[in-house]
Amino acid sequence: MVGRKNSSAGLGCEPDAARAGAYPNAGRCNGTALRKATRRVSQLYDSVLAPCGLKGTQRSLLIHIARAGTPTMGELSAALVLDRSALGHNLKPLERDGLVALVPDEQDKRSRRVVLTPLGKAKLDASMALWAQAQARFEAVFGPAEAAALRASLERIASPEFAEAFSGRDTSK
Amino acid sequence: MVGRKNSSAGLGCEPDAARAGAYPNAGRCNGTALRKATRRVSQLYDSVLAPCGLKGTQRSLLIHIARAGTPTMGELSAALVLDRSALGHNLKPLERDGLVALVPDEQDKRSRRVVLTPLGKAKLDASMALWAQAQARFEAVFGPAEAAALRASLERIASPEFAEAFSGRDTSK
DNA sequence: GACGAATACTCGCATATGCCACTATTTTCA
DNA sequence: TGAAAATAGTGGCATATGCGAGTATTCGTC
Repeated sequence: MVGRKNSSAGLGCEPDAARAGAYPNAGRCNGTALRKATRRVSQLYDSVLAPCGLKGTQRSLLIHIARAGTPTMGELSAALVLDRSALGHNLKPLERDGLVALVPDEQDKRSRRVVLTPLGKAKLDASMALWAQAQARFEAVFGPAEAAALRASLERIASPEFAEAFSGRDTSK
Repeated sequence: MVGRKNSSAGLGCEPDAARAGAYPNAGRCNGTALRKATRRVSQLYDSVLAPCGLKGTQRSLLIHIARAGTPTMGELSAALVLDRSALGHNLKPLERDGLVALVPDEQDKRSRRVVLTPLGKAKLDASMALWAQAQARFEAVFGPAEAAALRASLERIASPEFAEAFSGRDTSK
Protein backbone atom coordinates (compact mmCIF):
# COMPACT_ATOMS: atom_id res chain seq x y z
CA MET A 1 0.00 0.00 0.00
CA VAL A 2 1.65 3.21 -1.09
CA GLY A 3 2.10 6.05 1.36
CA ARG A 4 0.67 4.56 4.52
CA LYS A 5 -0.72 7.34 6.62
CA ASN A 6 -3.90 6.08 7.88
CA SER A 7 -5.54 4.09 9.50
CA SER A 8 -5.17 3.15 13.14
CA ALA A 9 -6.36 6.70 13.64
CA GLY A 10 -9.72 6.00 15.19
CA LEU A 11 -11.16 4.11 12.21
CA GLY A 12 -9.80 0.62 11.70
CA CYS A 13 -10.00 -0.95 15.13
CA GLU A 14 -7.19 -3.44 14.74
CA PRO A 15 -3.48 -2.83 14.46
CA ASP A 16 -1.93 -3.22 11.00
CA ALA A 17 -0.16 -6.47 11.72
CA ALA A 18 -3.33 -8.15 12.97
CA ARG A 19 -5.25 -7.20 9.82
CA ALA A 20 -2.47 -8.25 7.47
CA GLY A 21 -2.16 -11.48 9.39
CA ALA A 22 -5.87 -12.18 9.03
CA TYR A 23 -5.52 -12.39 5.26
CA PRO A 24 -2.13 -14.00 4.69
CA ASN A 25 -2.82 -15.12 1.14
CA ALA A 26 -4.29 -11.88 -0.11
CA GLY A 27 -1.27 -11.13 -2.26
CA ARG A 28 -1.27 -14.55 -3.84
CA CYS A 29 -4.46 -14.37 -5.89
CA ASN A 30 -3.69 -15.25 -9.50
CA GLY A 31 -6.84 -13.52 -10.74
CA THR A 32 -6.01 -10.28 -8.95
CA ALA A 33 -2.41 -10.33 -10.18
CA LEU A 34 -3.59 -10.83 -13.77
CA ARG A 35 -6.17 -8.05 -13.57
CA LYS A 36 -3.74 -5.53 -12.11
CA ALA A 37 -1.08 -6.24 -14.71
CA THR A 38 -3.66 -6.16 -17.50
CA ARG A 39 -4.97 -2.77 -16.36
CA ARG A 40 -1.44 -1.39 -16.24
CA VAL A 41 -0.54 -2.67 -19.71
CA SER A 42 -3.88 -1.63 -21.22
CA GLN A 43 -3.46 1.89 -19.85
CA LEU A 44 0.11 2.15 -21.15
CA TYR A 45 -0.60 0.68 -24.60
CA ASP A 46 -3.79 2.77 -24.98
CA SER A 47 -1.88 5.96 -24.30
CA VAL A 48 0.57 5.10 -27.08
CA LEU A 49 -2.23 4.02 -29.45
CA ALA A 50 -4.43 7.07 -28.75
CA PRO A 51 -3.39 9.05 -31.86
CA CYS A 52 -4.75 6.34 -34.21
CA GLY A 53 -8.16 6.36 -32.54
CA LEU A 54 -8.21 2.65 -31.66
CA LYS A 55 -8.08 1.16 -28.20
CA GLY A 56 -5.97 -1.92 -27.62
CA THR A 57 -9.06 -4.07 -27.23
CA GLN A 58 -10.49 -2.87 -30.54
CA ARG A 59 -7.18 -3.31 -32.32
CA SER A 60 -6.98 -6.85 -31.00
CA LEU A 61 -10.41 -7.60 -32.47
CA LEU A 62 -9.48 -6.11 -35.83
CA ILE A 63 -6.22 -8.05 -35.99
CA HIS A 64 -7.97 -11.34 -35.28
CA ILE A 65 -10.54 -10.61 -37.95
CA ALA A 66 -7.86 -9.57 -40.42
CA ARG A 67 -5.92 -12.77 -39.91
CA ALA A 68 -8.92 -15.07 -39.98
CA GLY A 69 -10.51 -13.76 -43.16
CA THR A 70 -14.20 -13.79 -42.30
CA PRO A 71 -14.62 -15.69 -39.06
CA THR A 72 -17.99 -16.44 -37.55
CA MET A 73 -18.80 -14.72 -34.29
CA GLY A 74 -18.47 -18.07 -32.55
CA GLU A 75 -14.99 -18.62 -33.95
CA LEU A 76 -13.95 -15.13 -32.98
CA SER A 77 -15.33 -15.38 -29.45
CA ALA A 78 -13.54 -18.68 -28.90
CA ALA A 79 -10.27 -17.31 -30.27
CA LEU A 80 -10.46 -14.25 -28.03
CA VAL A 81 -11.78 -16.07 -24.96
CA LEU A 82 -14.77 -13.76 -25.02
CA ASP A 83 -18.35 -14.53 -24.12
CA ARG A 84 -20.28 -14.45 -27.40
CA SER A 85 -22.70 -11.80 -26.25
CA ALA A 86 -19.76 -9.71 -25.03
CA LEU A 87 -18.30 -10.00 -28.51
CA GLY A 88 -21.61 -8.86 -29.94
CA HIS A 89 -21.51 -5.81 -27.71
CA ASN A 90 -17.87 -5.07 -28.53
CA LEU A 91 -18.47 -5.26 -32.27
CA LYS A 92 -21.28 -2.71 -32.23
CA PRO A 93 -19.18 0.47 -32.06
CA LEU A 94 -16.81 -0.98 -34.68
CA GLU A 95 -19.76 -1.70 -36.98
CA ARG A 96 -21.23 1.73 -36.28
CA ASP A 97 -17.91 3.32 -37.20
CA GLY A 98 -17.71 1.28 -40.41
CA LEU A 99 -14.59 -0.68 -39.45
CA VAL A 100 -16.29 -4.09 -39.66
CA ALA A 101 -19.44 -5.50 -41.24
CA LEU A 102 -21.51 -8.46 -40.15
CA VAL A 103 -22.84 -10.69 -42.90
CA PRO A 104 -24.99 -13.82 -42.72
CA ASP A 105 -23.18 -17.13 -43.14
CA GLU A 106 -24.10 -18.78 -46.42
CA GLN A 107 -24.45 -22.25 -44.99
CA ASP A 108 -25.82 -21.68 -41.52
CA LYS A 109 -28.54 -19.08 -41.12
CA ARG A 110 -27.92 -18.88 -37.40
CA SER A 111 -24.34 -17.67 -37.87
CA ARG A 112 -22.95 -14.29 -38.79
CA ARG A 113 -19.49 -13.68 -40.18
CA VAL A 114 -17.34 -10.67 -39.37
CA VAL A 115 -15.69 -8.84 -42.26
CA LEU A 116 -13.01 -6.19 -41.98
CA THR A 117 -13.98 -3.27 -44.19
CA PRO A 118 -11.44 -1.26 -46.25
CA LEU A 119 -11.79 1.50 -43.67
CA GLY A 120 -11.11 -1.01 -40.89
CA LYS A 121 -8.06 -2.30 -42.70
CA ALA A 122 -6.78 1.25 -43.20
CA LYS A 123 -7.30 2.01 -39.52
CA LEU A 124 -5.52 -1.18 -38.53
CA ASP A 125 -2.61 -0.39 -40.86
CA ALA A 126 -2.42 3.10 -39.38
CA SER A 127 -2.09 1.62 -35.89
CA MET A 128 0.87 -0.60 -36.73
CA ALA A 129 3.68 1.80 -36.01
CA LEU A 130 2.12 2.93 -32.73
CA TRP A 131 1.56 -0.65 -31.64
CA ALA A 132 5.13 -1.51 -32.54
CA GLN A 133 6.28 1.41 -30.42
CA ALA A 134 4.29 0.25 -27.40
CA GLN A 135 5.49 -3.30 -27.88
CA ALA A 136 9.14 -2.18 -28.20
CA ARG A 137 8.86 -0.16 -24.99
CA PHE A 138 7.41 -3.12 -23.11
CA GLU A 139 10.17 -5.41 -24.30
CA ALA A 140 12.86 -2.84 -23.62
CA VAL A 141 11.73 -2.61 -19.98
CA PHE A 142 10.76 -6.22 -19.38
CA GLY A 143 13.26 -8.03 -21.61
CA PRO A 144 12.43 -9.77 -24.90
CA ALA A 145 13.13 -13.27 -23.60
CA GLU A 146 11.07 -12.63 -20.47
CA ALA A 147 8.26 -11.17 -22.58
CA ALA A 148 8.22 -14.26 -24.81
CA ALA A 149 8.15 -16.52 -21.74
CA LEU A 150 5.30 -14.50 -20.27
CA ARG A 151 3.27 -14.77 -23.47
CA ALA A 152 3.84 -18.52 -23.51
CA SER A 153 2.49 -18.77 -19.95
CA LEU A 154 -0.47 -16.54 -20.77
CA GLU A 155 -1.28 -18.50 -23.91
CA ARG A 156 -1.32 -21.69 -21.87
CA ILE A 157 -3.65 -20.15 -19.30
CA ALA A 158 -5.96 -18.78 -22.00
CA SER A 159 -6.19 -22.20 -23.72
CA PRO A 160 -9.33 -24.34 -23.70
CA GLU A 161 -7.15 -27.20 -22.36
CA PHE A 162 -6.34 -25.18 -19.28
CA ALA A 163 -10.03 -24.43 -18.72
CA GLU A 164 -10.92 -28.10 -19.00
CA ALA A 165 -8.16 -29.14 -16.64
CA PHE A 166 -9.17 -26.45 -14.15
CA SER A 167 -12.79 -27.59 -14.21
CA GLY A 168 -11.81 -31.22 -13.90
CA ARG A 169 -13.57 -32.22 -17.09
CA ASP A 170 -12.51 -35.21 -19.07
CA THR A 171 -10.32 -33.86 -21.85
CA SER A 172 -10.40 -37.04 -23.90
CA LYS A 173 -13.75 -36.35 -25.49
CA MET B 1 -8.64 -20.28 -34.95
CA VAL B 2 -10.84 -23.16 -34.02
CA GLY B 3 -12.64 -25.13 -36.69
CA ARG B 4 -11.58 -23.34 -39.84
CA LYS B 5 -14.39 -23.62 -42.33
CA ASN B 6 -14.69 -20.27 -43.75
CA SER B 7 -13.44 -18.05 -45.38
CA SER B 8 -11.93 -18.20 -48.85
CA ALA B 9 -15.49 -19.07 -49.81
CA GLY B 10 -16.46 -15.90 -51.64
CA LEU B 11 -15.97 -13.55 -48.70
CA GLY B 12 -12.36 -12.92 -47.74
CA CYS B 13 -10.67 -12.13 -51.03
CA GLU B 14 -7.20 -13.25 -50.13
CA PRO B 15 -5.90 -16.72 -49.42
CA ASP B 16 -5.23 -17.63 -45.79
CA ALA B 17 -1.46 -17.56 -46.00
CA ALA B 18 -1.43 -14.07 -47.51
CA ARG B 19 -3.62 -12.69 -44.75
CA ALA B 20 -1.67 -14.35 -41.95
CA GLY B 21 1.52 -13.14 -43.57
CA ALA B 22 0.26 -9.57 -43.65
CA TYR B 23 0.12 -9.48 -39.87
CA PRO B 24 3.10 -11.51 -38.74
CA ASN B 25 3.25 -10.07 -35.22
CA ALA B 26 -0.43 -10.39 -34.42
CA GLY B 27 0.15 -13.20 -31.96
CA ARG B 28 2.87 -11.34 -30.12
CA CYS B 29 0.86 -8.54 -28.55
CA ASN B 30 1.53 -8.47 -24.81
CA GLY B 31 -1.68 -6.57 -24.12
CA THR B 32 -3.82 -9.06 -26.04
CA ALA B 33 -2.13 -12.03 -24.35
CA LEU B 34 -2.78 -10.50 -20.92
CA ARG B 35 -6.40 -9.72 -21.65
CA LYS B 36 -7.16 -13.20 -22.97
CA ALA B 37 -5.56 -14.92 -19.99
CA THR B 38 -7.30 -12.54 -17.59
CA ARG B 39 -10.69 -13.23 -19.14
CA ARG B 40 -10.10 -16.97 -18.89
CA VAL B 41 -9.01 -16.83 -15.26
CA SER B 42 -11.78 -14.39 -14.28
CA GLN B 43 -14.39 -16.67 -15.83
CA LEU B 44 -12.98 -19.75 -14.09
CA TYR B 45 -12.56 -18.12 -10.66
CA ASP B 46 -15.99 -16.44 -10.87
CA SER B 47 -17.66 -19.74 -11.54
CA VAL B 48 -16.07 -21.19 -8.38
CA LEU B 49 -16.87 -18.07 -6.34
CA ALA B 50 -20.48 -17.79 -7.54
CA PRO B 51 -22.06 -19.45 -4.49
CA CYS B 52 -20.75 -16.74 -2.15
CA GLY B 53 -22.23 -13.95 -4.25
CA LEU B 54 -18.98 -12.09 -4.83
CA LYS B 55 -17.18 -11.71 -8.11
CA GLY B 56 -13.41 -11.97 -8.19
CA THR B 57 -13.06 -8.26 -8.81
CA GLN B 58 -15.25 -7.40 -5.82
CA ARG B 59 -13.44 -9.87 -3.60
CA SER B 60 -10.14 -8.33 -4.60
CA LEU B 61 -11.42 -4.90 -3.54
CA LEU B 62 -12.66 -6.20 -0.21
CA ILE B 63 -9.39 -8.00 0.51
CA HIS B 64 -7.35 -4.87 -0.17
CA ILE B 65 -9.60 -2.83 2.08
CA ALA B 66 -9.47 -5.48 4.80
CA ARG B 67 -5.69 -5.55 4.77
CA ALA B 68 -5.23 -1.81 4.64
CA GLY B 69 -7.57 -0.88 7.47
CA THR B 70 -9.28 2.22 6.16
CA PRO B 71 -7.44 3.34 3.04
CA THR B 72 -8.30 6.49 1.14
CA MET B 73 -9.73 6.06 -2.31
CA GLY B 74 -6.48 7.37 -3.72
CA GLU B 75 -4.46 4.77 -1.85
CA LEU B 76 -6.80 2.01 -2.95
CA SER B 77 -6.82 3.07 -6.60
CA ALA B 78 -3.03 3.18 -6.66
CA ALA B 79 -2.74 -0.23 -4.98
CA LEU B 80 -5.18 -1.78 -7.45
CA VAL B 81 -3.87 0.04 -10.53
CA LEU B 82 -7.36 1.41 -11.03
CA ASP B 83 -8.35 4.79 -12.35
CA ARG B 84 -9.79 6.69 -9.37
CA SER B 85 -13.12 7.31 -11.01
CA ALA B 86 -13.31 3.64 -11.96
CA LEU B 87 -12.78 2.79 -8.30
CA GLY B 88 -15.60 5.16 -7.41
CA HIS B 89 -17.88 3.35 -9.83
CA ASN B 90 -16.79 -0.08 -8.60
CA LEU B 91 -17.43 0.82 -4.96
CA LYS B 92 -21.01 1.91 -5.57
CA PRO B 93 -22.65 -1.54 -5.70
CA LEU B 94 -20.58 -2.62 -2.70
CA GLU B 95 -21.71 0.44 -0.74
CA ARG B 96 -25.29 -0.10 -1.89
CA ASP B 97 -25.13 -3.71 -0.65
CA GLY B 98 -23.69 -2.61 2.68
CA LEU B 99 -20.32 -4.33 2.30
CA VAL B 100 -18.28 -1.11 2.55
CA ALA B 101 -18.86 2.40 3.80
CA LEU B 102 -17.21 5.61 2.68
CA VAL B 103 -16.33 8.09 5.40
CA PRO B 104 -14.69 11.52 5.19
CA ASP B 105 -11.01 11.69 6.08
CA GLU B 106 -10.48 13.57 9.31
CA GLN B 107 -7.50 15.54 8.12
CA ASP B 108 -8.23 16.16 4.46
CA LYS B 109 -11.76 17.17 3.52
CA ARG B 110 -11.14 16.23 -0.10
CA SER B 111 -10.44 12.58 0.78
CA ARG B 112 -12.76 9.72 1.62
CA ARG B 113 -11.74 6.54 3.39
CA VAL B 114 -13.13 3.12 2.60
CA VAL B 115 -14.26 0.98 5.55
CA LEU B 116 -15.15 -2.70 5.42
CA THR B 117 -18.43 -3.19 7.25
CA PRO B 118 -19.14 -6.23 9.47
CA LEU B 119 -21.35 -7.55 6.65
CA GLY B 120 -18.50 -7.05 4.21
CA LYS B 121 -16.10 -8.86 6.47
CA ALA B 122 -18.57 -11.74 6.86
CA LYS B 123 -19.00 -11.95 3.09
CA LEU B 124 -15.26 -11.92 2.60
CA ASP B 125 -14.79 -14.63 5.21
CA ALA B 126 -17.48 -16.68 3.50
CA SER B 127 -15.59 -16.48 0.23
CA MET B 128 -12.33 -17.81 1.62
CA ALA B 129 -12.88 -21.50 1.08
CA LEU B 130 -14.20 -20.99 -2.44
CA TRP B 131 -11.27 -18.76 -3.33
CA ALA B 132 -8.84 -21.32 -1.89
CA GLN B 133 -10.50 -23.95 -4.06
CA ALA B 134 -10.11 -21.88 -7.23
CA GLN B 135 -6.54 -21.06 -6.33
CA ALA B 136 -5.72 -24.72 -5.62
CA ARG B 137 -7.16 -25.76 -8.97
CA PHE B 138 -5.11 -23.15 -10.80
CA GLU B 139 -1.92 -24.24 -9.08
CA ALA B 140 -2.68 -27.92 -9.60
CA VAL B 141 -2.98 -27.34 -13.36
CA PHE B 142 -0.30 -24.70 -13.81
CA GLY B 143 2.21 -25.74 -11.14
CA PRO B 144 2.87 -23.91 -7.87
CA ALA B 145 6.37 -22.81 -8.81
CA GLU B 146 5.21 -21.61 -12.21
CA ALA B 147 2.29 -19.78 -10.61
CA ALA B 148 4.62 -18.01 -8.18
CA ALA B 149 6.91 -17.03 -11.05
CA LEU B 150 3.95 -15.74 -13.03
CA ARG B 151 2.75 -13.61 -10.11
CA ALA B 152 6.23 -12.18 -9.72
CA SER B 153 6.23 -11.17 -13.40
CA LEU B 154 2.76 -9.72 -13.15
CA GLU B 155 3.61 -7.77 -10.01
CA ARG B 156 6.59 -6.26 -11.78
CA ILE B 157 4.44 -5.26 -14.76
CA ALA B 158 1.76 -3.77 -12.48
CA SER B 159 4.33 -1.70 -10.57
CA PRO B 160 4.62 2.10 -10.85
CA GLU B 161 8.31 1.59 -11.65
CA PHE B 162 7.41 -0.39 -14.75
CA ALA B 163 5.00 2.35 -15.84
CA GLU B 164 7.66 5.02 -15.39
CA ALA B 165 10.25 3.00 -17.30
CA PHE B 166 7.77 2.30 -20.10
CA SER B 167 6.93 5.98 -20.43
CA GLY B 168 10.58 6.96 -20.34
CA ARG B 169 10.14 9.21 -17.33
CA ASP B 170 13.01 9.93 -15.04
CA THR B 171 12.58 7.61 -12.09
CA SER B 172 15.10 9.39 -9.91
CA LYS B 173 12.70 12.04 -8.70
C1' DG C 1 -40.63 -36.88 -41.61
C1' DA C 2 -41.28 -35.24 -36.96
C1' DC C 3 -39.58 -33.98 -32.68
C1' DG C 4 -36.32 -32.96 -29.14
C1' DA C 5 -31.63 -31.52 -28.22
C1' DA C 6 -28.10 -28.61 -29.36
C1' DT C 7 -26.32 -24.52 -31.31
C1' DA C 8 -25.74 -19.34 -32.73
C1' DC C 9 -26.91 -15.40 -31.91
C1' DT C 10 -29.53 -11.01 -29.71
C1' DC C 11 -31.28 -8.36 -25.96
C1' DG C 12 -31.54 -6.65 -21.42
C1' DC C 13 -29.40 -6.07 -17.22
C1' DA C 14 -25.56 -5.69 -14.59
C1' DT C 15 -20.63 -4.98 -13.27
C1' DA C 16 -15.74 -3.37 -14.79
C1' DT C 17 -13.04 0.12 -16.60
C1' DG C 18 -11.20 4.73 -18.25
C1' DC C 19 -11.33 9.63 -19.88
C1' DC C 20 -12.59 14.31 -19.17
C1' DA C 21 -14.71 18.26 -17.11
C1' DC C 22 -15.98 19.93 -12.93
C1' DT C 23 -15.98 21.33 -7.84
C1' DA C 24 -13.82 21.56 -3.41
C1' DT C 25 -9.79 21.50 -0.81
C1' DT C 26 -4.87 21.59 0.18
C1' DT C 27 -0.22 22.85 -0.88
C1' DT C 28 3.25 25.69 -2.76
C1' DC C 29 5.32 29.88 -3.95
C1' DA C 30 6.17 34.70 -4.35
C1' DT D 1 -1.04 36.49 2.99
C1' DG D 2 -3.01 35.67 -1.32
C1' DA D 3 -3.04 33.48 -5.67
C1' DA D 4 -1.86 29.75 -8.56
C1' DA D 5 -0.92 24.96 -8.91
C1' DA D 6 -1.87 20.55 -7.48
C1' DT D 7 -4.76 17.14 -5.55
C1' DA D 8 -9.14 14.17 -4.37
C1' DG D 9 -13.01 13.00 -5.61
C1' DT D 10 -17.75 12.97 -8.51
C1' DG D 11 -20.65 12.68 -12.57
C1' DG D 12 -21.40 11.80 -17.29
C1' DC D 13 -20.25 9.37 -21.23
C1' DA D 14 -18.31 5.69 -23.37
C1' DT D 15 -16.24 1.03 -24.08
C1' DA D 16 -15.36 -3.87 -22.04
C1' DT D 17 -17.25 -7.83 -20.14
C1' DG D 18 -20.51 -11.67 -18.65
C1' DC D 19 -24.98 -13.99 -17.40
C1' DG D 20 -29.48 -15.58 -18.47
C1' DA D 21 -33.69 -15.65 -21.17
C1' DG D 22 -35.34 -15.72 -25.56
C1' DT D 23 -35.71 -16.72 -30.74
C1' DA D 24 -34.27 -19.00 -34.87
C1' DT D 25 -31.89 -22.60 -36.96
C1' DT D 26 -29.49 -27.00 -37.43
C1' DC D 27 -28.56 -31.68 -36.18
C1' DG D 28 -29.45 -36.22 -34.47
C1' DT D 29 -32.53 -39.83 -33.36
C1' DC D 30 -36.46 -42.63 -33.80
